[in-house]
Amino acid sequence: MARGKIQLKRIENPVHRQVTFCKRRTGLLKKAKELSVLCDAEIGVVIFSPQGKLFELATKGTMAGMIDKYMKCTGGGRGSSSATFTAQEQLQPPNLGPKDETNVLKQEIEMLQKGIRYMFGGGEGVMNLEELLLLEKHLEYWISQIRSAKMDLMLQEIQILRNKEGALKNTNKYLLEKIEENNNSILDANFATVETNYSYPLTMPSEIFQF
Amino acid sequence: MARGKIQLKRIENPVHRQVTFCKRRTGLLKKAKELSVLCDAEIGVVIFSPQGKLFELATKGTMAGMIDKYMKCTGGGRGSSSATFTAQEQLQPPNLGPKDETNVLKQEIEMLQKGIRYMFGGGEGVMNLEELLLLEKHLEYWISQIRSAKMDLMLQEIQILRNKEGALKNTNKYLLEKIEENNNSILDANFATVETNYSYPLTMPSEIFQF
DNA sequence: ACCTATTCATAAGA
DNA sequence: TTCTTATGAATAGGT
Repeated sequence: MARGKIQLKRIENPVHRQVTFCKRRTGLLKKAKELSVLCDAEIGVVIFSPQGKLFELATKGTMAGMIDKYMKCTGGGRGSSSATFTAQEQLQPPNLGPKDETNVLKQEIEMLQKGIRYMFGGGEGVMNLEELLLLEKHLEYWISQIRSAKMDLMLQEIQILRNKEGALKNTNKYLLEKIEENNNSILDANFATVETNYSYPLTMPSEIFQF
Repeated sequence: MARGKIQLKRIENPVHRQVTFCKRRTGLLKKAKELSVLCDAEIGVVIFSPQGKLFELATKGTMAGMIDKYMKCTGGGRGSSSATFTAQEQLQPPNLGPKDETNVLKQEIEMLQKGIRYMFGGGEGVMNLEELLLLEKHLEYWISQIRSAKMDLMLQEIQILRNKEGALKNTNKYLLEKIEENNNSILDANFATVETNYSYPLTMPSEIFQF
């Protein structure tokens, strides 16, 4: 495109090709970013070099999020566990329930992203008092919900560990009996002794409580 | 890029924005195709318009294939594309460059979005104990930061109100004196009386403390 | 990596 | 929407 036109075909000279790849890759990603900013579009670009090296760009959120959204949009199955979330994102359905929900989610994400910028952006995205109060309220609600969910999981975990403990104790007991029997046999046969001071060595420590 | 430079910010005029979106979208996809052909690269582009309409390009094979390849490349082992964030999230890198910072932000958003799905999605995006603990930690940190910022703003607000109060009191005092003078004049002239029990009615209530 | 001549992309207007 | 065109951007080839 400068100092001479080029043909729209694979560049055979490997050095040329590599240089062009680097330049145009940069240009392409720049263009993508510009389009996203100028027109408020969400864009994902994935580039694999001939050697298989990956270059990527996601202008809003993450590539994973984009892929989810794409999946939902094309009706592609459950490629990702979070694919169901974006299922609501695209369609502007006639029934207003889901749409409102989507809007709520969008606002939520927007607020959180602003919050993130505020936290990490060194005072870039300044929030006012009202916004901070709202965010605080939301986060507190979240935390309460998360604590509740966490407690459920921990209680579940505890129950599992208790069950395991019971099973292991039984196994232990059984094994001790076996050893006792063995010792007796050996004792009968050879007049030798064996230590039997085990006291449940197979019980697992409950490391879950470190959290 | 023609007939005048443009700013790298969202185009506010909707018509302009739409036109530019159309043009630049075409241009971007063209560039992507060119890069793919010239340099033998595999490229995927996904564009969501602000209205949520999808435009896509996959230069070799299908977009689904690209996504699979992308997943493998990013080591997105488990079912969810966002499953990998926990591993990297824990590490608090001592000095994070701009690139790292971006990644941190992306991961943060990803986690929060997953959290939102968890909160509002009716148990769709299930989080495990590890993720919940991490999310809780983050949210607690956030809340502490937000409280701190909120306190700053409130103290600022209080100071402003105090200043106002001072000014109003002075005004009040001045007005009372004036009225007193007036009363005296009237008293002198007509032998009538006027109530003067005002006690600073102009002071503002500090409604800020309702928060 | 950096430099330009040149081609390409596109903003504004019709 | 599409076409035109002046102009800013991207970049091919070279250093």
